[in-house]
Amino acid sequence: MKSEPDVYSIDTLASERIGTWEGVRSYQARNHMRAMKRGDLALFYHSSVVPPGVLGVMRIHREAYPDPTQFDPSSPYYDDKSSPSAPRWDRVDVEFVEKLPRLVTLDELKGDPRFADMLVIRRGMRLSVQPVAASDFKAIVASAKKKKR
DNA sequence: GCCAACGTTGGC
DNA sequence: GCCAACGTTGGC
Repeated sequence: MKSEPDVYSIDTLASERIGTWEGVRSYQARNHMRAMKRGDLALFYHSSVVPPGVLGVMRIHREAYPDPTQFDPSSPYYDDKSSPSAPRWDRVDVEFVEKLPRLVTLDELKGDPRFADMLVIRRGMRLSVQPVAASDFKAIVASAKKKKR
């Protein structure tokens, strides 16, 4: 799950402990959120920074429910085609698990053949919420916990 | 700031 | 329903 740290960062989530993942306005990303179950783990990816990459782990705390920002005309995430009777967009709540000891950069993922099939490599982080194979998830976290290569 | 990828929109 | 035009996004 990607976020621009200027908007919402792993440190903010660490201080809140429970955060909410709102503002997703892509059907594919929304559908991935709807597939999440409480207790599922997720990687926190920082985008639009140099370098981009993964630097945290969180757990789904509350499964998808309507994102209230879609009904708020003063919100940047307002959607005038949505309504409370027919909500279009969802959010999930997430619980902080850990900040990784170092950033695992996008470059590093691109350079490791084990990750060649990851969506983030194949399609980029344009898809802001995307599924990650358990084996990739574990390998990324393990890599962060080893000393820098 | 630029560009490529790609999702969305609207005219037909 | 098709598809060209357009807008948005993320990486560089």
